[in-house]
Amino acid sequence: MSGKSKPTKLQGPKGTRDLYPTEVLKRRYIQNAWRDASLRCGFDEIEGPTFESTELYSVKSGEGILGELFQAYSGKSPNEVEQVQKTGRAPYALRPEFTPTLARMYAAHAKQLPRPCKWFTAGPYFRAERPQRGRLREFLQWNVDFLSDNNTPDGRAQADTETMLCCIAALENLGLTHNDCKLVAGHRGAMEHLARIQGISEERSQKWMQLIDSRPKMSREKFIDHALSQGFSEQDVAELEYTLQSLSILPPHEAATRLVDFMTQKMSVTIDKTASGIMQDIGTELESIIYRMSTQVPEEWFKLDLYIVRGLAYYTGTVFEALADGERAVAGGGRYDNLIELMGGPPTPAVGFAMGDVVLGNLLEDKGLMPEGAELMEAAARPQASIRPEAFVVPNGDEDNEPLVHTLVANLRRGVENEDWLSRGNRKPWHADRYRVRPLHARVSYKSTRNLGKLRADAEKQHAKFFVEIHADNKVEITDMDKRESITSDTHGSFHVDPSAENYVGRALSALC
RNA sequence: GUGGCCAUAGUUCAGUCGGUAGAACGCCUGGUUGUGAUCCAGGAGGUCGCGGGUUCAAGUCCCGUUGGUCACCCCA
Repeated sequence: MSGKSKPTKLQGPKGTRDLYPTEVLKRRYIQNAWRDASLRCGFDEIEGPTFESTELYSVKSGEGILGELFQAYSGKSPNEVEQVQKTGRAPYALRPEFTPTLARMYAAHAKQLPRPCKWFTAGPYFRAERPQRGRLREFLQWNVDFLSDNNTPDGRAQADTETMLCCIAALENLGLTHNDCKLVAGHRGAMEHLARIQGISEERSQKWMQLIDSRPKMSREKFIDHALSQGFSEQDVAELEYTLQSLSILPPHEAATRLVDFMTQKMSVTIDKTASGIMQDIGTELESIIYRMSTQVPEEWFKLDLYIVRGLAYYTGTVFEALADGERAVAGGGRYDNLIELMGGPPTPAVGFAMGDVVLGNLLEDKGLMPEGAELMEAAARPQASIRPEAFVVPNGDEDNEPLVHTLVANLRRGVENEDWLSRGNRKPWHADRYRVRPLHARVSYKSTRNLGKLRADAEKQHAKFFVEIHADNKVEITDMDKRESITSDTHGSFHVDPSAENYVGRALSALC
């Protein structure tokens, strides 16, 4: 420094944040909620590098992402520098999203990884966009992905449901209710078929999906203008509206069946039989999702809205968003059955979503759900969810028990809130007396077997602490996997699946763990 | 990438028609009071984001630039 010229004050780069002690705690509070939710839902934490080869993003992403990459190079070799100057493309890029890394990581070890593979990760991401409300150039994002090999309609539905429930679990952890925010799902696959029926070609489909995606943002007049400008006709829009409007007034499960009836009918006369077979599968899948959601979360949380298609090209099935008034989407995701293969991995159906800390933080502040002062310090240091699975729930014999497994697991993961806390006007999610039965890390087996020995082996492989069998009459038996002994009804009474029951199994488990 | 608004003390903001700087809170010092909470007195702290221009004179008007913010585009 030359003495004469005074040092200029350096500002942080555009779109970045400096986090002082209080903000760090607020962010930790959010991260903890994410981690807790994913752990309890049986997802394992992974981490990838924060920068990747630029190539990784060009494979799948196309212009959209490439224009907004922060690029990097080491500067160690002259030809590297030359290449950057020539092509304008550096060999590395700060990651703008996690999915390509996930695909890469999965592909590299696909053969030795357990199936299904349930992974989550939270960390910083970078996009060279113009910052605005809810969007910065560096932000924290939580990614949750469910990769499986079960490609039946019901298998997909189970993965979709679990993934969406994990998203809801985090929102609930943070004190958000279905009055603040909802999970709204559509189905890209169904909409693609609908487009085919309408005579919209596969080449124009991506444009059509982006158009549909934009519908909620504008008036009908503007929407039609927009459609015309994209090369679609007023007739196209009218057909779309006719189909979807008649469905939107129906309860979700009826809407799903009606949609399928409508499309298979159309297809049987117009196109081919395999298409109508696929449509049947989509119908089964949608019905299963709707049924599963209805048994695992209060129904107000979940809405079907086929206008939700999301802009990204690679979605193939269910797509969903967590939506709150006055904010951009809090979370978004969907099923991407072809992407892993596209990235050089084995064919792997998958579903996942991402949630950023910026919009979520805005929402929490607006709703008065961000703790401050002493409460913030305590809230940010709350005990974390158990990494080790606390309960491994299986049905015993009776087929009728199987739906109960999912309901019980959902309840164990959610915990039971105290009456006192619930009836208190100024209750906050971080208050110590929130739970009567704390949320637990609960897992299920994805094996198709009913053989108890094999299920027990599965539980052992996952290092579960307690093995939970559901018997007839909603009675539950618990086995301590470490001590290899049954917790008998003599010492603890017989346990029940009903959270309101005095001998609720979750209460026993939370005491034991 | 396009457009609107904004930038003055540590913070939140006033600042009229162009006449070289103000409040509140916070901070520091002293005093009162049964704590460190109240009240009183005093004090420190500003190249008005940065760079040009117009003018006798610019926080104020003009141009540029950087940053913030909001909307569009886009959404991983």
